[in-house]
Amino acid sequence: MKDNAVGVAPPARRRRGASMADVARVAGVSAQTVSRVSNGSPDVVEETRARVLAAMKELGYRPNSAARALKHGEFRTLGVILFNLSSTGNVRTLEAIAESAALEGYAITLLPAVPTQTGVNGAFTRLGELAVDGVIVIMEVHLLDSATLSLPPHVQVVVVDSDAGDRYAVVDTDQRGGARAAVEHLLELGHRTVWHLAGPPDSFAAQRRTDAWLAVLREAGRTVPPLLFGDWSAESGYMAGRLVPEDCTAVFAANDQMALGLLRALHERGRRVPEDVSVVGFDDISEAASFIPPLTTVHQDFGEVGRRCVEGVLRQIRHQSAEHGTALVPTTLVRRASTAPPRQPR
Amino acid sequence: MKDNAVGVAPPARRRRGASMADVARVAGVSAQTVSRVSNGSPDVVEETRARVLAAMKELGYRPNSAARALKHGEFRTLGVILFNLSSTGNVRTLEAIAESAALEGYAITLLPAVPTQTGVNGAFTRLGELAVDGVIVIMEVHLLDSATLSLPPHVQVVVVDSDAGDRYAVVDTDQRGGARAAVEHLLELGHRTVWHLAGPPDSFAAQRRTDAWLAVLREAGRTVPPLLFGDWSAESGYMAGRLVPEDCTAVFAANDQMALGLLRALHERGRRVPEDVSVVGFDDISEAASFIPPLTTVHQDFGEVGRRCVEGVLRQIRHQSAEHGTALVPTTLVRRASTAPPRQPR
DNA sequence: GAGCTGGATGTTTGCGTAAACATCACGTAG
DNA sequence: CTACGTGATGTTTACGCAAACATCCAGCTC
Repeated sequence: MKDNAVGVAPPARRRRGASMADVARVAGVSAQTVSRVSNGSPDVVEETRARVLAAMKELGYRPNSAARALKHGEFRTLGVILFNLSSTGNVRTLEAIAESAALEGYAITLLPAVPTQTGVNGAFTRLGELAVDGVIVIMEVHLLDSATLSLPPHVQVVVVDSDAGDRYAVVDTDQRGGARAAVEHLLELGHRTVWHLAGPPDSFAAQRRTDAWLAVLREAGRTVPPLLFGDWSAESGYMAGRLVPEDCTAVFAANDQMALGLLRALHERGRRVPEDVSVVGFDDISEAASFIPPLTTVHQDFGEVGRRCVEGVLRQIRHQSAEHGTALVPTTLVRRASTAPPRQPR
Repeated sequence: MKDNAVGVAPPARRRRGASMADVARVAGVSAQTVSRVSNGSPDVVEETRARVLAAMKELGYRPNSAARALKHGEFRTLGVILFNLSSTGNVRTLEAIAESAALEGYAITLLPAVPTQTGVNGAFTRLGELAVDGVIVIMEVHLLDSATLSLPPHVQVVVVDSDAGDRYAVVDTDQRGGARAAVEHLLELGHRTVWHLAGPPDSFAAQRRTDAWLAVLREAGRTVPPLLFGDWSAESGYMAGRLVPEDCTAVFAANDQMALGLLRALHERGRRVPEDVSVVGFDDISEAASFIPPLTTVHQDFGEVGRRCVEGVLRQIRHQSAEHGTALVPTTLVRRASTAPPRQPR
């Protein structure tokens, strides 16, 4: 891309492409007829249609969606606000959102925000000027609340990963159910108690997982070991793994990345998984089956989350009315080789 | 999201939001003055401005970007066509693209395509109707070529992961350089030769990495072991890892996921890394440092790739001229614990 | 006080499209 | 032979915004 090449490059053509009027002129018909052909109206005689299509091709006509949007009053576009694409969950969800949206004829506009006050404000400011009919927010809603700019009116919203079901339509993975399944699985194997490597305290998902872990231990009347915290990263899981005491036989990590780090720390310390320590993760990232050993983990159906988000916003857009309530997407426990009964269930 | 709730939800208001005319009426000024306030023109007296702003707030006015785009003839939006978000590279690149674009005041529209003839065609059809000023294509260009619909005129393009530098502006990681560094590193450690776990043959990036591996071996006059193929997934790396013969002391995997699977296969076979076998990956995904053992790998600067893409399309948009040529983003070898000299360098 | 200057505001216009309505040619029934 | 219906096409209009141009008025100068 060294400077602009001279070769084939067309010499600064007319800034705007051909319009209906241009096509109409070439085809010798009215602009309206071009519009009809463009929209597949049946009321055009075959010969005329052919002439118009030829003219379109000749001029490289491309319908101007701005004009169309202006006329229709809708953009057929959804905005997605998120902090980053570094978590598998966000990415998988986004992927599913894009897919379902495409199926419905909607495009997706990305609105990356940095997780600071100004960052979120910035995203909302841009959003205000954006051509979207609805918004899907993939982040904890308290950040949304603390934004000084509120969501623009006439824009419908669905939120992922939040407890704001009383104010917004929320779609979320069944965090509690997944975490319960993980901890109960470990208890059923015979472990006296289960340690927990939690995610960052400001994450709603992390909180829910921790809550459920605590609830299961209490219900079973087990001692509750101290909490370990990570920041979702494998590195933080590794650090935590070095703190786990020798008498710990089971750990529930709040996500698979941290579980990976944990596995490495245990490996380095000579503690075998699952013989000495059982480990359960959360997410079921695609690599989890190739960890050493293959990780038992809670599978999240991100595809379903994405689909429900799109479904939700579109319904709101069509009805022109906000909804609320939380839709939970169920999880399943995937049993692999990182869990086993404790060696001496003393 | 159980049915539409009745509570706070506003009762099906007017479909479209307030327009400039509405604001103008409420504020008792002309529409043009509203426009001036909206665009921060200095030629508005303080008192008038305040009145207009108040009216805007009262009506929840939001500028209609379709109208603005129609007037300006540009959308300030870039389209990104990609197959999936399952590869780290694509995701990281997309993230960087979104960020740089936002910095320049451009929004990003996602165009997921499925990697089939019809899928690609579908994406291009949608693209044709899309409100974008330029497009970044993240996929091998031969798929782009085989699409029966070509790219719409007046839309500028930058391509990632391709050798079509003679026809498009291409931005890519220095695949050859990275692969060379990996293989040379292994030879320098004293390995007699290096096996290669390649990516799918239809991937341009995979081809380049394989080419470089082959070139280095030939230049050094080493025997060239048979190629192993994977599909980028950890699982495929695991399968390949079971085929590696006992006398193999070094493997260069075409990406980190496959390296992960390879590590597991070697572990299960009782072959220690790096004592018995050295492994090098490619990508430097964030988890690579937490593999068992931490993976030596080729670091790709996806952020830079994304930034250059945006820079490239914007330059083309501004000059209204297509460019070509390939911009290579350098790589660095990250040495971790998965490589060491062979035990008996016989 | 006539003429001028310049800042603040208003009016006109057109971007490309498509709905609503108008027209036109042709065939057919009365 | 005329009136009317029908299907194909054309004309008008408005969507919301902002550039270009027009106007108006206060404060000057001479």
